[in-house]
Amino acid sequence: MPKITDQKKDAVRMDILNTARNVFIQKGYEAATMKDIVTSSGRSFGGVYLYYSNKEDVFLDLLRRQYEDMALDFASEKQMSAWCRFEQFMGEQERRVKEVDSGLAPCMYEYFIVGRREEGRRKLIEDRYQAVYGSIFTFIYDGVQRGELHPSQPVETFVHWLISFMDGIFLESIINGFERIELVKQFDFLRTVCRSILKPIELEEYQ
Amino acid sequence: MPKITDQKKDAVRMDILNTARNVFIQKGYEAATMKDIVTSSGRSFGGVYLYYSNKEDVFLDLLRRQYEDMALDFASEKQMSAWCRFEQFMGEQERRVKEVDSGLAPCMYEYFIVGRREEGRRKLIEDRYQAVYGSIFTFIYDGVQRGELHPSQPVETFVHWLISFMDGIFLESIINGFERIELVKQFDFLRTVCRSILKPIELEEYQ
DNA sequence: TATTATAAAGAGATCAATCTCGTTTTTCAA
DNA sequence: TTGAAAAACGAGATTGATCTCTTTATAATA
Repeated sequence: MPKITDQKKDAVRMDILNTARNVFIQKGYEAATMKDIVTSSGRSFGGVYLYYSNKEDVFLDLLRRQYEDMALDFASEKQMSAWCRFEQFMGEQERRVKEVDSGLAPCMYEYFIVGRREEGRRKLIEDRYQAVYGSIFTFIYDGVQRGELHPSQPVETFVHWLISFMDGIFLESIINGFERIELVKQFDFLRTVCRSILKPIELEEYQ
Repeated sequence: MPKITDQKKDAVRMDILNTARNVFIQKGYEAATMKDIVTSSGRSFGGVYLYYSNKEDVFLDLLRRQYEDMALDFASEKQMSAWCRFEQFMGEQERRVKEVDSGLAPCMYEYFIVGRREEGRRKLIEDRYQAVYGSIFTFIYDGVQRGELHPSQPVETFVHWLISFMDGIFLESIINGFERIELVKQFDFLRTVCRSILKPIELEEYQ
């Protein structure tokens, strides 16, 4: 004779997560406390601890569910040209950076940097890097295979380099704000540089 | 009848700072405690609190004193060509990234990201950005003025962009380790890209 | 409607870190 | 040598966050 349906349980979980998300965004990962999460969710310690056993547990469930923050959905738009996809990707990143304060990315950086020595987090960091690297690499490599891109440098290195730049620009936007660092100009500049490296076919005549 | 000379006081300060530095490097800023600092310095709480009133106070004194970590000494070598100086700068950065684990940089990132909302830290972050931006800009701009560089893009944007990249590569090295991200190749790649943007005079003939 | 298993509540025990303050030690000048 | 002022000590008071555990409420079934 159990008393609550799995659906209901999931609804409670989602409700806790939704308010926890706001807590993390507003206070940051380190500054947020379980008490904040308990209070803002309108529940009790008992109620929340029934679902999550600590702050990290809540945060990891959040991350798992909205992995899209910083992860990349390359599934769609397979039919467009490699360079178009690349431009779309850059636009997407630019948009994400601008809205960085209203997402979990700043908390992720906190979580990864502060916990850089902890085994579990190292694993997560590594997995995330491989996933991001893999999806960007595949998508550019496809463009090369199809003869749409003629990169002047090894794609492997280019991808590592692009990730470094993206991480840097996220970090700078978080701590300095995107106006001070001239985000828009940096992105335009980066697009130009990338084009001159990847050499998309429709532009070769202009070289 | 005071009892201790200012020199002695400074020596004690330095002694505390030296051991505190190791504590921060080994444990990270957030994980380090005053107890760690007290213990590792072979002193008592009373003894340490006579000089510093909390962990942040110790850390800020450390930062102030070894600002060179991440700051840039452009004072020397004014006579060399702009491109040589740039290459030297890049080499210096590459070296710093490789040794990032044995310096305070990881703690700085912790301190800045976790405290991104605190007024005092915001100010520090801003000052640091302006200082770094200013010194890189000046040094490249000088090269342009002297006719040694012919940048194909606005220098302002280039500098913002370079800082983003450097911060990104520091961050990636801290959380992923520099082997995984192919640091050396990234730097070689970056040098090539920068050369094609800054167009140093001795290379124009090869274009 | 009564039963009962489970969910939720929330007071308080526990833990860990900070920092103070009364005591002891040191150092220098007389 | 001694005495007084400052330096250093370190036990313990304070704070704040975590998480448990007992109690209370709820909801499905019989």
